[in-house]
Amino acid sequence: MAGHHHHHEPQGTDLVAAAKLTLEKSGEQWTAMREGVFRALTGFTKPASAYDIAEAMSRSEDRRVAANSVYRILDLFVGANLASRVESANAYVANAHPDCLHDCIFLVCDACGQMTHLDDDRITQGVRSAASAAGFQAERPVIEVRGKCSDCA
Amino acid sequence: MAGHHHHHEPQGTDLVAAAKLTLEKSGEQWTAMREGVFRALTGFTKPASAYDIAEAMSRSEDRRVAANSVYRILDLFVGANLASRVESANAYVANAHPDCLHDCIFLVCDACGQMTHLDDDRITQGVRSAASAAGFQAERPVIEVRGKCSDCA
DNA sequence: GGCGGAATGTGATATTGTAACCTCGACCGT
DNA sequence: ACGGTCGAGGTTACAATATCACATTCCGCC
Repeated sequence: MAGHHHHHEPQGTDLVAAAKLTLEKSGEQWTAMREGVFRALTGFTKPASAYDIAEAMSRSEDRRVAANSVYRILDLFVGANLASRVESANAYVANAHPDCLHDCIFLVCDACGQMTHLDDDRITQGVRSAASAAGFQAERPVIEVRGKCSDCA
Repeated sequence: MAGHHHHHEPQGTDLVAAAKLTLEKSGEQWTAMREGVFRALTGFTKPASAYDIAEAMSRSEDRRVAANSVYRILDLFVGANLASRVESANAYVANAHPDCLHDCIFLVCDACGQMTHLDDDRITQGVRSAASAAGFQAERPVIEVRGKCSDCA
């Protein structure tokens, strides 16, 4: 099928290892704090805000973790493709395949907050090339759909 | 050309009149306050936050206008297709063709904040149908591209 | 040891967004 | 005219999200 490709998506520990590798390949350090943020992020079943993550870490590490520090690390993750920001939810999700760079389409349920993602390069390339045809240099496409998931429809 | 169509885009007073008509057709009132918000919104050359609008109105009407009230009206506008929210900028823009319902693609420049929009129904329909094929009931697609406009590239 | 840079901690503050409750005026029925 | 109701907007308070400036810690390196 045009525009599709397949990943075997690392889970749990594998995913952490993959993230570590990816981040180090980009010349950054994989610290305990960064791993903590990444684990916290993957621990959520829906997009998590920086404050959600700070709270989760504060609980699990039994010390105060400031949202502030979480933001720094999330920005780093987004830059390194380890995570994505879901603009319409002011929240973040871990990227399931950090080593594979492509745009995602996020489907966010207004009822339950659950999110799924689609990989459809035919569409995302269409967006990029439409932008480019308009003389715009696309850097970060934001393609999200708000609506109702199959469970909540 | 597939997926394209043309508008004559109302400007200035025409646009206000068109907005008034559209809102009234949807069963809502066109009040002085609402007109004020709409005019303020169209007065910006880039997406404006609710606070920007509140400030602009406070100045132009020489009285305090609370962001609060602006939000209420912006929500109404978005629901009535008079305006759109630009999620990646936490801001709003007036819709140039309130009477014509379709999804827009926003191109937002990270450097200067200027925004342009594309109408490409081929792409937006693609997004909707991809969501639908995934069992998701699309209600509000958010299709934006962050990057550099031709002036700033 | 001491220097320098990266990472994180800390507190303050800015910005964005909501909730609760009140007032006012338009409209309606009596 | 009187009272009732309702929508719009005002007002205050507050919650959630995001950024800034500066202090501290840790580590590699000279």
